Amino acid sequence: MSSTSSPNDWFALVDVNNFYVSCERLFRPDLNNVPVVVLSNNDGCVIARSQEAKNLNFSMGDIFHQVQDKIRETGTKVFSSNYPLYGSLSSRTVKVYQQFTNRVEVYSIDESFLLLRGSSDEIISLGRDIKNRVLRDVGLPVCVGIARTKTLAKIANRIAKKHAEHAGVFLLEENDQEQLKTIENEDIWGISRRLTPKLQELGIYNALELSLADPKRMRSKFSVVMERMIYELKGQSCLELEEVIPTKKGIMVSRGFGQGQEHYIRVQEAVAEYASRAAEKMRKQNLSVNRLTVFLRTSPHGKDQTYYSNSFSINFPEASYDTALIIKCAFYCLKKIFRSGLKYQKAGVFLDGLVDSGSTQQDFFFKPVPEKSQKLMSMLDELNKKHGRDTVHFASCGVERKHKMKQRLLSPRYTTCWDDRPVVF
DNA sequence: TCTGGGGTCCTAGGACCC
DNA sequence: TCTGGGGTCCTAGGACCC
Repeated sequence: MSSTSSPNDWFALVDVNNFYVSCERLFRPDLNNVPVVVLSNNDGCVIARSQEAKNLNFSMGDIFHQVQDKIRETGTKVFSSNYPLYGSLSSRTVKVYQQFTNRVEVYSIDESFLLLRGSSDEIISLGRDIKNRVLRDVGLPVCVGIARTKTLAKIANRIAKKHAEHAGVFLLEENDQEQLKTIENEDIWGISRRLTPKLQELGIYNALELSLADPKRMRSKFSVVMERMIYELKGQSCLELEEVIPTKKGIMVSRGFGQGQEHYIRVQEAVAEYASRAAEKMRKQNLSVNRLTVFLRTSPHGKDQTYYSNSFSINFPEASYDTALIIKCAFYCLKKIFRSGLKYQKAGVFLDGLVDSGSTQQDFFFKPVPEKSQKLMSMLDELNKKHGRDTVHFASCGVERKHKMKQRLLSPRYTTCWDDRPVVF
């Protein structure tokens, strides 16, 4: 059950404070001490906030156009999200963690679990070293939470971040009842708003009370996930460090349209683009697809029309990685679910049943992937890699791209594009 | 002007088999 | 014709994560 069997083994959760905002500030020191927010992909809502913006009561998910007045009045700076920048800074932080331990799990773009070994005093000091080194070498502020299990390390990180007296590094002992009592249900990793009231019905209001619940009984009431969570809160590790990135089980590309789209041809262009992006992502991992789903929906918030949402899937007779075929199948699915007279707000393509391209199972009528198609796909990927995404694309993806996302407030790609690199005078 | 874009795991239930 | 237990596989949907 336990991957931290040694009493000297600890999980550390390191995460970057206000990650997207900190990335924007890195190249714009004038934004320090100024409220800053970063918007979602479509400039739809707020997804990251600086401390100053939090103090002004900007919330996650605030609708951009609804808070625009407040943004103006308070002098808050706004950015569209800039994933190439965040991705490149994220890998720099991971390189720093790897200087301290080779047991690193990259959990998300701004969080990593590290497995560290030592006495609690040594580990706290190591945590401080990590924090200082990331600040020095990458320029980003992090907090470090340390404990016996991943779930407790998450809580420790929260405490480190919330209480300034810990200076960003906190080690949580599993029997620290005083601290566990301060953590409400919905702030426990794995429990969100929907489970919270169900726990309250059982008289459980915080992490301490949950840690004292009977795991087996809770498993029958909820699921094995809840059982594991309780063991983790008790200090018995059930969730191991996942160092090897598992191969993807599905690849999704979906996006809201900048504006509602009524015309079939516009939606079709979007679907072609998503299908070809998905195929590209898939080839990068040397995978082939067996099943494809297209989904489509109108705005769930539209007042002038009823909500429509539908999807259609098809199975391939044999696994493929050919963009042309994948687009063709996506169009077939789209035709099945497209209803005219509606204003669509979002569509997506999902590739499923992924298998290694080297070992695809071939059926009785197996025809090897034509060499021509293989060559074409490699050339396509190579050109787009070398000269930038979309240098070459299928005509069906369209030229005007009316469905394109809004990204009006994008910062430069400081770290991934030569033309955008910062200039020092 | 009008609410992100990805993912994972688990469970229940149906279909089918012996 | 009916009954039953037990097993597997698949899919849809829920809940959660960032």
